[in-house]
Amino acid sequence: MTQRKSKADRRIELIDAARRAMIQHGAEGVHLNQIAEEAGLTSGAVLYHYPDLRDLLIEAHHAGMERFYEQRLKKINGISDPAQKLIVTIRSGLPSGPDDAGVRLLCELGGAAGRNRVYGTLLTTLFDRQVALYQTILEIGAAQGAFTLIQDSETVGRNLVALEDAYGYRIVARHHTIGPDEAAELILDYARLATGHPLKTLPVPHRTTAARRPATRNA
Amino acid sequence: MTQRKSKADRRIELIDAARRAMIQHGAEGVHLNQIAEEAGLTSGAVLYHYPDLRDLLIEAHHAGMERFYEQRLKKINGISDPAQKLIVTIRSGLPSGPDDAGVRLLCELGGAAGRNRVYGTLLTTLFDRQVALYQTILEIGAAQGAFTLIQDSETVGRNLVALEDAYGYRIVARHHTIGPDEAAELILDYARLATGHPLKTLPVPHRTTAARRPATRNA
DNA sequence: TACGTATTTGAATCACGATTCAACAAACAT
DNA sequence: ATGTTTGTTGAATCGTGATTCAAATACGTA
Repeated sequence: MTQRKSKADRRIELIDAARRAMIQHGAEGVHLNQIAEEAGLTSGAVLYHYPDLRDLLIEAHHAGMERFYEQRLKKINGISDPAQKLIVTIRSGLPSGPDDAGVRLLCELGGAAGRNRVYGTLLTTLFDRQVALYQTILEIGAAQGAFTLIQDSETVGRNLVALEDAYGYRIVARHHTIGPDEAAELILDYARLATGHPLKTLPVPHRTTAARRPATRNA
Repeated sequence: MTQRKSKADRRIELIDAARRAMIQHGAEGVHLNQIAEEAGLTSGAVLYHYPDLRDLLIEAHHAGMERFYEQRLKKINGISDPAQKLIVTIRSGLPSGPDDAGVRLLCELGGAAGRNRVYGTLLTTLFDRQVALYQTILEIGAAQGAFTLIQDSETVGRNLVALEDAYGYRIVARHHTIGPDEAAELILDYARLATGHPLKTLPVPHRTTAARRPATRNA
C-alpha cells in the first residue's frame, strides 16, 4: 500500500497532483483517475479526502495562482532600480515557453471563467493583484523621477497585465514568431511609451558557440 | 421525423449547432447529445454526417472565427477617416458583454490551444490576420498624415490585438470594473500614445432618463 | 405511381468513469 | 500488547454518453 499520510499532508499532495493532472488533460477534461494516478493513489483515496471533486479542482487552481504570484514576487524583490524592476516584472509574467506549467494552468481557466463564477472570480482577483503590483512599481519609479507617467498608473498597470496575459496565450499556443523574448520586447515597447524611460534590457550574457559551457568547469 | 435536409445544408446546420452547444457547455466539455439536441436531431444523425466528432468541432471553431472576423470587417468597411476606423475596429474586437457568443467561443479555445495543435494554429492564424488588419489601418492613417507612428505598425498592431484579447477574457469573466466601455478606453489610451492622435470617440448619444424610450413611439 | 437512395430514428450495446463500501493495514493511544 | 482510529485498497455497482445498426421515412426520379 502507498505510504499513509496525515490528512493535511495528503490534501496538499492531492492539490499538487490535481494541478499537474489538469495541465496535462485540461482544467475541465481531467478525470478522477488521472489525479489519483498522479498522486500515486487510487480513486477511492482521492474521494476520501475530497468527496466533491470540484472542491479539489478549485483549491488546485487557487494554489496554482498563489504559486505563480509568489514566484513573481520572489524574482523581483531585492531589485531597487525602478526600470530594472519593471523589466524583470514584465519578464516574470510571461511563460518561459509553450510548456510552462504555471501559465498553462491559468490559460486553461480562461474559457471556464465564462461559465463558472468561482473561476471567474479567481482570475479577476489575480488580475487585480497584478495590476496593483505594477502600479506600485510605476508610482515609486515616478516618485523617484525615473518614470514620467503620461497616463495614470492604473491604466498603465492594467494594460501591462493585459499584454502579459495575451502574449502568454500566444506563447502557449506556439505562435511561430512570438516567443518569450519577442513578447517581452513588445510589452516593453508599450512600457517605454507609458513611462518615458528607455528601459534598456541588461546585455544578456551572449552565449557564443565556444563559451556555451565554461571551459574551466572543473578547474 | 425531423425534416430531411441535403448533406451540405445539414452539415452547415450542424456546424452552427455545435458552435452553440460549445458556448453553453465548453469547447471540450460538450457532448454529442447536446449538439444533436441543438440541431433538433438525434445523436445517430449527427454521427451519420460526422463520424468523428472532432472534425465537427474543428469546423465549428473555424466557422466561429470566420464569423467573428467577417463581422469586424463589416463594421468597419465604409469608414474612411483613419481615426474613426481605428476606434471602431478596437470596439469591434471586444465582446459586447459577458455573454457575447462569438468571443466566448474564442476564449474557450485558449486553454485547449496549449494541448491541441490544430486549435493552436487556428488561434494563431486569427491573431495574425487581426494584426494585419490593424497594420493596414495604421499605415494608411500614417500615409495620410493622421497618425504619427512612433513604433512600427507590426508592434502596434500586435499590442492592439493582444489588448483586445486580454480584455475580452476579463469581460467574459465578469470583471467588476472592466466592461466593454472601460476596455475600449484602456486600449484607446495605448492607441493614442502609439499614433499621436487624440482619437476622440464620437459623442455617444447620451440617453437621458426622459428619453430612454421615444415618447412618441406609437404616434 | 413505384422504385431506389439518402437521411433519420430508436433501441441495443458498448465503454468508461464515478461512486460505494467492506476489508485491510498503518499509525496511534493506552 | 491490545484496541482504536485513520487512511487506503480493490472489487462491485451505477450511470452516462458514445457507437452501432436494422428499420422506418422522406425525397428524387423514371
